[in-house]
Amino acid sequence: MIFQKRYFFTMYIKKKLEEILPSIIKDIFGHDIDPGKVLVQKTRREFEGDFTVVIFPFTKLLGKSPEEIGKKLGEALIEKVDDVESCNVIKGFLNLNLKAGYWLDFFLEHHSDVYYGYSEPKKERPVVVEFSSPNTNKPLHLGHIRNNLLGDSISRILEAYGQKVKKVNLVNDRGIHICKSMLAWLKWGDGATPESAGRKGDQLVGDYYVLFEKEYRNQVSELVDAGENIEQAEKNAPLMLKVREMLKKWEEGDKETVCIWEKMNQWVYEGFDVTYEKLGISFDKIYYESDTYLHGKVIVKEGLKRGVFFRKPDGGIWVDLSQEGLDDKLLLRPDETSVYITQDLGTAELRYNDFHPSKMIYVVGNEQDYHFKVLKKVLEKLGKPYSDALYHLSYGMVELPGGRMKSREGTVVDADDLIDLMEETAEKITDELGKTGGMTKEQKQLLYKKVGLGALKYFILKVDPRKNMVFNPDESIDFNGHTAPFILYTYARINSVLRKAPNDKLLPLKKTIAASKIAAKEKELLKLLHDYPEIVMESADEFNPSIVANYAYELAREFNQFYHEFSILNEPDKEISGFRLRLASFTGIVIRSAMGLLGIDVVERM
RNA sequence: GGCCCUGUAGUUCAAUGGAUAGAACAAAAGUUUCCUAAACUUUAGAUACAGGUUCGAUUCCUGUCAGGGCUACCA
Repeated sequence: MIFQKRYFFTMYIKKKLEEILPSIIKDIFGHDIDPGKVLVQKTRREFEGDFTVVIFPFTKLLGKSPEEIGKKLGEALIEKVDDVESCNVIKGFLNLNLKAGYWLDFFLEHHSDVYYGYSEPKKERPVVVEFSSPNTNKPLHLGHIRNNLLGDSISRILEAYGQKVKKVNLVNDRGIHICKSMLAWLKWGDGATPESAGRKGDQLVGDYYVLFEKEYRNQVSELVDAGENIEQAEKNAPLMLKVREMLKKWEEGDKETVCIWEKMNQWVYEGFDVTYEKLGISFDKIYYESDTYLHGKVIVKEGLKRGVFFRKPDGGIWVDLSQEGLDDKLLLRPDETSVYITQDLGTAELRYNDFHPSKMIYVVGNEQDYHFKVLKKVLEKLGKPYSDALYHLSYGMVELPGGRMKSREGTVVDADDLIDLMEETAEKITDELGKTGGMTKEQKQLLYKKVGLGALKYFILKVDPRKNMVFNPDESIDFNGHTAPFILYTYARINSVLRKAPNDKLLPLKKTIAASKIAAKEKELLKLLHDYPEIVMESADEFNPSIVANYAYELAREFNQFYHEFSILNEPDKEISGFRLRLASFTGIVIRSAMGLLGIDVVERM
């Protein structure tokens, strides 16, 4: 990818104003002001102006009325900053108008740049983004979808921001949960395979996991009925004893056990691949817990030797985190089998050695906040150089209207089913609207896919990652309003206009338009386009795709209003018509770019 | 019990401590001889409660209430 040197107007003018204000205040009022108190923001729509300086923070120190300070600052800015043309003061707000030339220059420089909004590549070490991280005992569900979409989108955003990104997946392919599926398959599976059962591999293995849990629960309640307390019953149920034995055998490398494990995992991977393919998600490297947990054990034992950890009487190895305000935490079981955090210690080190990243981002649900706190502390205690680089990107749960998804109650929304449902809905709505005349069957299929998947991705990504969100399967499948189809439709509309435009209609690339001919609505659109680089930067800084998502919607809405109010091709004034066409095309470029950062493909027609 | 997170229209989401709290869906009413009506325009509707800090609080602090999560030799 070739990047040309880019020049960001947004950052330029805002920075310039923020930087110059303290010295202006010093000149006029003779006071040194804390630069952090200088606040330049976009002027709200209902007021006249482009940028606004908030005056209140200065009033106390300067001992003058906000109006007086605002007026003086405004006059000074007009004099000292070329781009500022005029100003007005309302209450404590100094609204600045930029010269028309500023906006026209911006338009001229960027309107045909498909990399508009991107930053130059930084020369730092790469960022590793871990996401997806499935267990191989269950198919992917709605919660995994949020994880995958966030990880994928954040990777794209960081890349646009100029970071080198390595997307990695850590597959939890071992542990007691996998043994549960294996045991149930051995006991009741009758040799079933995905082929013989006609079932996707991950689904099939998941069936046996569910079966195990069901039988296990039965055994536990039988024991409880027989007088045992719950804790004991859960520990001593025959199925639990068996599955523990199996885990031990697996860690000892028992041939038969490992063989079944390999076979069933293979089925699961084939199933996962189908789902990843549907979602359009890929990885640079896949780690398997079965490869990393041993290294984790080594790290734990080293820590024990160095006295960072300690052994309890029963033989388990623990870390004391009371100094850090946390509890003791088990790192290795008495029987030397590893627990969750054991492998995470190993994985972190292997990953660091592989990439020497400047940051290791873990996209993992907020239910694991405590786990990652502990992980970071343990790495710190061990003196690992990468403990600082570790960053837990904690996201909220996806809930159903009735609360959390519960497999026992059968309310888990399956990823494949949901994707299929979205595509079917897209097909139904598209056909009802009847706009696919002249499209081949393949083109139509692709359209349904893009619209359906786009709607799903957008629905999830438009929400702030940190917050829990509610997904209502009946109502969330919306294709109107604040949705991807709305934005894609806007793009298709722009494309339609561009297709119909005769070549000579386009304003020549290097020609601007008389400022007096630009309507307020057009300027609004231009200002919104002007924001895009800052939006990308913000979402990269905060690891938050919803900023890009909400921006894309706002841009599309603004364009649709403009489109409704003004004619592009039928405008008799050639210069205006040509300008509007360029403006539309610029909007299209930014919509495509922003949606691309969300992992959503645009469509040329819909 | 301890720790953490979240409370914004009927519903789903917005709002770096700044101006009159924005959208969408659902509800009601309109717009098509005109570049795609998956659009556009109206109408009605919200900061859980009580204090505090501040020139200014949805945002920060405290308390109450409500919801969720963690507190596993599950991951």
